[in-house]
Amino acid sequence: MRKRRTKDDWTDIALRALVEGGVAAVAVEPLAARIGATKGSAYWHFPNRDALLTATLERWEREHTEAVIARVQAEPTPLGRLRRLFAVALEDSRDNAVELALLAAKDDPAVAPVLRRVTDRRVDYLTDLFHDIGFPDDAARGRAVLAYSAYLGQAQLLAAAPDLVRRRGLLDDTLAVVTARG
Amino acid sequence: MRKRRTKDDWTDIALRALVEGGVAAVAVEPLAARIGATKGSAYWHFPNRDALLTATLERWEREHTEAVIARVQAEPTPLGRLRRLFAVALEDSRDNAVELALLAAKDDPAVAPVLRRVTDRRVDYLTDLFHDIGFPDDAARGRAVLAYSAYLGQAQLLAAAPDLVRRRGLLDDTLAVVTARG
DNA sequence: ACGGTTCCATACGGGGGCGTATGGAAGGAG
DNA sequence: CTCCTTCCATACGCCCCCGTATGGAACCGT
Repeated sequence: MRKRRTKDDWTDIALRALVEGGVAAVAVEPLAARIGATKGSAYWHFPNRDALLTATLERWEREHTEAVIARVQAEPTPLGRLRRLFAVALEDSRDNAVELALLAAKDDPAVAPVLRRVTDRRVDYLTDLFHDIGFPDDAARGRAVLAYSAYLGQAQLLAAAPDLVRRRGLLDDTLAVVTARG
Repeated sequence: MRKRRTKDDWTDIALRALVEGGVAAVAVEPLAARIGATKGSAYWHFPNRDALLTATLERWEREHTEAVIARVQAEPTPLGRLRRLFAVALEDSRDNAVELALLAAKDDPAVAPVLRRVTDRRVDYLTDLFHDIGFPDDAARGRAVLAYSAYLGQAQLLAAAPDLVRRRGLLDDTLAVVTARG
């Protein structure tokens, strides 16, 4: 077994802990126990717990946010992209958990900027999508916020009361409603 | 100044702390300091920290969930009630904060049952509303979940990125979209 | 006013997470 | 092989929160 760990080894388990237990679970000592090491390693790679958390969040942001958008861009039509976006976003419960963890810790100074960037990026992308679908600039942004709200809310419900949101046709319903002309 | 405190005094500040700092902020010692007492008082009124938290949540559930619904029922038309519900729900940032705190701590055994009951109650009420508006039973429930998702999402955004959701006409937009016939 | 009950302050031990210091092991360069 | 750098284990002190024990103050009935 390898003895030495890298920064990435640490952000790896930190991310896993984040998914499972939220921001509070990104704690040096429990993580060290889990990775089969001691704090000594962590505090060599990172100056403190906050730096570890920040590195973890930034890595997630770098690797996942754009990945989803890239995957969605494969779809030929804007409406298809929107549909795929919702499907992909709500299916990947791992990614979802990070999102909810960030929302839950939005006041943490390490979390706020990441959350802000990710939110802006996603709403912007949705705005483009609605624009391409045919909504004028202003309405497109409104729909984007609405759609993103619906996504966030469904993600929450999915975690808190799964039976409510696991209904046949909810995805199609949501899409139909969100893209309906005024 | 009064020296002796009641159970309600404790759940009062516990609720205030919950609003400001989430479930984790409902901690005996900080609360005691804040109320100008010591742990001794808390541990006389409650067997442990969990009991205090539970009492706080149940009190909030008792006093606020139904209050909102009662207030909304004053509106004459179902559509008016729906509109008022959204307006009231999103304006009361205090109540909103509790909601988000519960969502953020949904895995806490003291929180889960309350969250579940509140969610069910609200979705049920929304279902009735959509039914009264004219949607058949099945569609009404779908719209209720959708509307509640939109509310949750907007509450999140309101806390995380207020400028995005503070747009003129978003409320009307949301209502129009959510009540649109398929 | 006095005796019992209700309430609470103080003091203590425990656990868990943070951060520091220090000695030493593992790996690479020569 | 040797030396130097990189990495990490151990041990320590600190803070914060939980929960318990105990003596005593405040309140109430009579």
